[in-house]
Amino acid sequence: MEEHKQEGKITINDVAKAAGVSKGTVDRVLHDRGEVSEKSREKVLRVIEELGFKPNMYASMLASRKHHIIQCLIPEFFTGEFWSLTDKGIAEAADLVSRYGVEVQPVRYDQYNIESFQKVCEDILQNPPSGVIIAPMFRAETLRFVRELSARGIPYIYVDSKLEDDDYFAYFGMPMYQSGYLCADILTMDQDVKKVYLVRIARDKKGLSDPTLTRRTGFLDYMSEHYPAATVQNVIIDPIDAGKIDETLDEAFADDHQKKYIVMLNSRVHLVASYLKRKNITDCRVVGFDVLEKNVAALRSGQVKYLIAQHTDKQTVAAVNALVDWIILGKTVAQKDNYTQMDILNNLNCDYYM
Amino acid sequence: MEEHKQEGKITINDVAKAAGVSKGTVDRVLHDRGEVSEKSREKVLRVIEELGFKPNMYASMLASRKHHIIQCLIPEFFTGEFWSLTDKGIAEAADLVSRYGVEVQPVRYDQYNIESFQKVCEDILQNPPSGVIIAPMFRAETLRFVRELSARGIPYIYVDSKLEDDDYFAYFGMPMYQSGYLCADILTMDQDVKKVYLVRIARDKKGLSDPTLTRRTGFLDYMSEHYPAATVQNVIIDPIDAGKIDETLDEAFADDHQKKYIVMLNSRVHLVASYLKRKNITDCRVVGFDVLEKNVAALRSGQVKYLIAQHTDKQTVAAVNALVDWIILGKTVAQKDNYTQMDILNNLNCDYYM
DNA sequence: TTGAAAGCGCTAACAC
DNA sequence: GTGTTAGCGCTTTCAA
Repeated sequence: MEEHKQEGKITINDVAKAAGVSKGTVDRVLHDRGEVSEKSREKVLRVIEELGFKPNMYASMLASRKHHIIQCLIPEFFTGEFWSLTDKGIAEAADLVSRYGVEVQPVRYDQYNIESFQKVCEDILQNPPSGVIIAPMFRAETLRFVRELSARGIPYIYVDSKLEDDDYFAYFGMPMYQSGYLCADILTMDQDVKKVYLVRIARDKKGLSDPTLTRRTGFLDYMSEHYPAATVQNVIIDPIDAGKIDETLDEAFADDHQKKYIVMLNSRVHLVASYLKRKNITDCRVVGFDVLEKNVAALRSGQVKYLIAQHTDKQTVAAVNALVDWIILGKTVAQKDNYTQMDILNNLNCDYYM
Repeated sequence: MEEHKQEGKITINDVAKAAGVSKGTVDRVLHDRGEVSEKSREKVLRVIEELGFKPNMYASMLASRKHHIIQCLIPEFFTGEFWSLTDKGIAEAADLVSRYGVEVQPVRYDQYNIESFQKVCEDILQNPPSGVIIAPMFRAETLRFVRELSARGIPYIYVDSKLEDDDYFAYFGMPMYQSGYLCADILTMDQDVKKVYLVRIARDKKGLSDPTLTRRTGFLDYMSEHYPAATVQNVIIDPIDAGKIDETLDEAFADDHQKKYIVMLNSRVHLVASYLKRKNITDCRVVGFDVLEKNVAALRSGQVKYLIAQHTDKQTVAAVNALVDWIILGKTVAQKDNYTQMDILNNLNCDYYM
């Protein structure tokens, strides 16, 4: 392995000399630390421009010997659930940016308990990190929290879904409406569809925002545009009780002896899959979301035909990188809203996504 | 934005003190530079282990002030062609790793001229970089070249396709056979397919490996497994001459008044698309590969139904990162063969891939 | 408001 | 073989 000496790089000394000041002064203008006369400031800035001076990040990091912490607020989860992918992304990002002396910490809260969320927010504000990544679940509380972050100049990034404030540094997530629209297209696939089962989860917790609402709108819009005659039947199941699920679905499908088109717009399509497996029902086309292990297993074994996936882990990595670029290098993100791709997975290509 | 002082990090000085040697010696064992007694060596190694010493990469890079060059050998191309995506990946990677003082250089050759390839290989060996990324087009020549790299201890990574040597540091590319298999599945999509048109490009250059051969095998295997009664008709077109293409395809489709299933296994499906557009033929299902701008345009305007894409740019970035991890941090790649995902694009999700 | 100077942790040349 | 030392380019006192 060959090495090459770095040739004639412009240093802070060159700038200082050319501007007729000391490097202390150059450093001050570099970091906007004030205590510099407007005259010196302008001169230094001009020289920097002229010489094309780029600070050496290694030297800078070495001398300042500070490190940064980025905290990621996500819901607690069990292994294999939706959020475990985000968690994987956090770990990956942590590893990637450790070389910059940046630490990435997951901070978990109970998504069904608002107090637990308030608690972690307080903790974070107590000892504030250099940046925050947040998957918003509680609207009002989150807004209150990010307002506080803004006030302190701490950049924050939304992932998964975003709220209607304007101060966020960036957003990384799926285009929700379009994902529902796409889902309907994949489900119907030019076929002669008369009826679609839209399986949903009972949600009675209030204060929770329903991230799939927009997606559902997209789905229904597609259906009414392309299959105005088809009926969409909502089926509400209770994720806790498998016996109950069987009952509910049995009932829903009771009089239907045609090929069934079934869709779930959250990550739990594996619930339907396991019902179909138990009942040995094969004449149907099932589409769902997200690459949970159970979902992919259902893809492999045929109960689910397609999954639409958003690769939460990559989103998280991208979010962390954006934050690091900003914190360390001062680079702003190319675009604020980063709608990530929607991957279409079936049993033939899913292996290569794992 | 808050900053945190780095607390009690173990430095090379601590190690030196604990081992009862000077930091010069520690540095020597750290870099296997010899000139150290076996006794000191062992002691230092043990102390490093015990204290959990991790060299500070910033200090190291600053002091050694060397920078690394990674060269990427890819074919020349016109804007919008397949290789331009790889080129984009190179630029992206270059930007990403510039913070480590690593430079990424594209090196282009004429893929239809073996001498031009030999020339750049020689040039590279003349002034060897720290690592090489190579998209192999000429089998024998490439093998000769990488053997030389191996001999000099320069790591190289294959992208796009790989050859049958064993010394490569890693491979990043699509699983070719599976991509053909998947393609057939997407093309037929449970429908009642009697006949498929496999459009191919005339290739008379010898010495060139045909990267789509394996893909074609996968495609044909799927067809004979799932549609044994269907016929696959090869249609060879000449990419240079649009008039000739029209003629050839007119002839091929002359007596066929059914819905047509058409596939191309390389990146040129836009050629078929523009024919269909010119002739205003709509009753067909067309599937192709790779997200060239022209292909995506055809997706949007409906001539092409699906594209299977491999995101060459991401592969390149991953390859460069793997090389940097090895060169700078000594981290080996997690797995040697990295089969990247096969994205399924249609007109509804393609925007989010651009 | 500014300059001088002492590091940051590591590398590499040089002297012993 | 080994220790010593002068940097690498930047940050951050501290004194002026």
